[in-house]
Amino acid sequence: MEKIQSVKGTRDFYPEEMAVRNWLFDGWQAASLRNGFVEYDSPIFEYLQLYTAKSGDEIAGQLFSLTDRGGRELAIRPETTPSLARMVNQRINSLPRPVKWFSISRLCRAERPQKGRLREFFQWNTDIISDSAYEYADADCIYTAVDYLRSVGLIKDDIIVKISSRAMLAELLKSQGFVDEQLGTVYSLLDKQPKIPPDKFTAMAEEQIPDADLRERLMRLQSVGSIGELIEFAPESVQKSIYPLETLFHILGKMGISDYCGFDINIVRGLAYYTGMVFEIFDRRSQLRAVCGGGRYDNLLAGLGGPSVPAVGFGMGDVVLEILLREKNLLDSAKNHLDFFIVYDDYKIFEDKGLSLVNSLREKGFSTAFDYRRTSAMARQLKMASSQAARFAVILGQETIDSDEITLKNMADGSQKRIAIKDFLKETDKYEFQRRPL
RNA sequence: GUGGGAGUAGCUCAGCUGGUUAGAGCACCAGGUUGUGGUCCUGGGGGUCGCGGGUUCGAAUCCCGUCUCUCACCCCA
Repeated sequence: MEKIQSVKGTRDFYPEEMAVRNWLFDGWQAASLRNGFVEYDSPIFEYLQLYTAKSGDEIAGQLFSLTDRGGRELAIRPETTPSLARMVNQRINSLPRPVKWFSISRLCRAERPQKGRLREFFQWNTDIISDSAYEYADADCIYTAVDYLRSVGLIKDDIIVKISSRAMLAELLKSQGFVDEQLGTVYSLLDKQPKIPPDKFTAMAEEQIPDADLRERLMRLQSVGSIGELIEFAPESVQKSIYPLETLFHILGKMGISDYCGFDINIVRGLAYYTGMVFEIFDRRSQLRAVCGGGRYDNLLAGLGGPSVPAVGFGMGDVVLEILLREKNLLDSAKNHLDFFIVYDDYKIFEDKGLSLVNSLREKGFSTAFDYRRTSAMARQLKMASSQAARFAVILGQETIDSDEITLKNMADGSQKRIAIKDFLKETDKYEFQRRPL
């Protein structure tokens, strides 16, 4: 029998990797909740049409689809937003606004895997559906993403939120003489520019925009590096569409995260459904893909047969994020730990006093383990405690057990003390690493 | 879909101008240690050298095919 390996672009989560994944998810969930989002989930497969309706038939080649026994064309979800739109549409008249929902979902895309990009991955999605396109919602959305990244130790020197606006960009380009049919071409040029060398970009621009004068205007646009410069640069007709962006930056400043944010005209994002503000978050130094991307899509619900309702949201994948956090050595706390390891030199004493202690600690929610072999040397047992990353060893020895005392050893610094079992159990109520209260 | 790189122990890799029984470090198991872990020392288990074919007295090593992984391009929700 041939050995069967895991499928291309998928990952096995051994306990070590699972600890990292759970730690990421915990952080995502905590950030969502403290920013006022509530959690939802959708099925792992949907009708294929849910994805082709908005993105066209080409999308079908990039996702895993199947036909069920009833002849239904289905697809494993490659993203969450269409499902969200479907769910919200179904209850649009009974949901209190704003709808602030988040989800952590497992997604699959039939792509060629490469660095930061797999065929199965997880994505944290948050979406806000409000009554009108308030800049407060845009800001709250960006703030939530930054809030999470900040909470895991990424500082303003590590990451940058690059912000722009589709609506503003369209107005700006038109004011420079571009016509509607050219916008798509220019979007893709702007998107590519930071990723390719200047001479290659020039060649590409010459090919796609034959008019030298237009090309010159596009080059000048790209020198606009801040919202202030943009206001100065843009003609009167565009000012009105800059105003929401200007307001957004003002709000982000008041929320205390302007150090993380900057205007960037090269941010357009690929997906067609964005209508207003768009943003992406990058590591300032590395060549990694965007850690997070999102924006405003005011007609997404309408595209699926619902009402026209303004919405803003973002997605953050686990793959690039993990690479980034690993580069910055910020995954130290994402490890499996044991709270207590009980060590004994005589199994009779362990059975007499130790097993009930195990029960007491576990009842309190502490992870607790011990050696099954009965006759192991204490050195061995402490070795086990170390390899299981126990915070404390509880030593039950003949020297102390007659007076109902144990020796509590802090495995991190080696310090230890004698303490009565009764007092030890009382003391554990104060331990802050107690993670699963009953 | 296009192009580059790589497949040898669980992991990272050495060995490759063909030549004893295929190696190291890490990890794992055990001993050194009958009240104290992480270090150190000793020993052990673990490999059809991705798979198939060819050349040869002899192939991990050379040739052909094939599969897989990986990186980049395309695309990127």
